[in-house]
Amino acid sequence: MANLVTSSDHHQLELAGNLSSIFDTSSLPFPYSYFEDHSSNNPNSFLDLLRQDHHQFASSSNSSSFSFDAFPLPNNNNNNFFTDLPLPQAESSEVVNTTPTSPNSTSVSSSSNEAANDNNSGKEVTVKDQEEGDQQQEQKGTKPQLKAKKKNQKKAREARFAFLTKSDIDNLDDGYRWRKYGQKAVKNSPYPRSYYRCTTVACGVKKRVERSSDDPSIVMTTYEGQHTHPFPMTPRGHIGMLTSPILDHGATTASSSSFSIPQPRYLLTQHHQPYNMYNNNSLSMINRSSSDGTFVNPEPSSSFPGFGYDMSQASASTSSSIRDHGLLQDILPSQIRSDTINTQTNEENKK
DNA sequence: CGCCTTTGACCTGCGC
DNA sequence: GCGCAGGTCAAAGGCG
Repeated sequence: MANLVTSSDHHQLELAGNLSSIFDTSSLPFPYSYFEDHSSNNPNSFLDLLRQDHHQFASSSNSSSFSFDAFPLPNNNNNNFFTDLPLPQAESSEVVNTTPTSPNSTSVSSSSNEAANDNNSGKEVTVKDQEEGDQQQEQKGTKPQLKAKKKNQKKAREARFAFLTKSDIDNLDDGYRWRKYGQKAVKNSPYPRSYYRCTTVACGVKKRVERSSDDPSIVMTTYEGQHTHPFPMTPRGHIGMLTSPILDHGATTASSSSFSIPQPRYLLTQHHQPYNMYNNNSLSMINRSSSDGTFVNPEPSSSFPGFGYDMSQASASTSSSIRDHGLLQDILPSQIRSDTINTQTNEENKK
């Protein structure tokens, strides 16, 4: 589909609001927004974007590879990456990514004029969820084991990372290999939700993909868990990921044991910057470092969310004493994180 | 033949 | 307890 929906700020807000309901908000303590246009019909867009971002990364001096440092900063005032979101339930510490987007070359069709809001074309809305994150003991279960695990899931759910993407393609290529293991009709939505699992043995990462009932051109993808293996295990069909300059860069600037993390490419691309859906600045996460328009990660050791393999941990210089907070650790500064954790702990104590 | 998708059945949690 | 909805399993079939 070549047509992009022009979204006003107001529209964005609505979208975000819907997101909360769409994404089982009870399990999404950290929804933040992000919006990206993949209307190019190119299933490889992520990878393309990744390549495009290469220079961005290359210019990053941070040795911990993918971090927010790589984030481009649009020239407008909405430079908060995370802001508070009205939460449906106190249980979660939801945060909204509200960094504005910039015009995207891949979303040409988005009639950049519509992007009258300049930076609003090609938006992506992401929702971040982080909970306890008992990542590792996933999978490998007999049925009884699975059931037992499910019981625990309620209390210690996998870290989740969700986002909205404008695309015709449901299963966006993020570099990992996924096996579809289920599909379900979603209530109040004409579009089914698909369930995928990472095909790598012992990697229990899952992702759910569904289309927004409000805007069919929007694909909502929710990742759950962290990859326990380097990325990508097996390039699928295209682009030799392991030899990509990006990875080379990551490996050389960080450490030889490092590898690049895929998904966040959405977030990293200068063409798909997060859109500031809320102007609530109470939880600003990323500060503009200077007029050069780059973000500075408040926590330099942070790596990109989610996608398993925490680069900072992989680094020999990283203290092993740092508590692993999963995705949360990757995204939130320690301050906010501790707040969140306290909140979670309190919640748990109540139970 | 291996990998993947499809799809109906089953399980579980939750609200009433 | 019942019904609903979400999530998962696993057999069957397709495809390269």
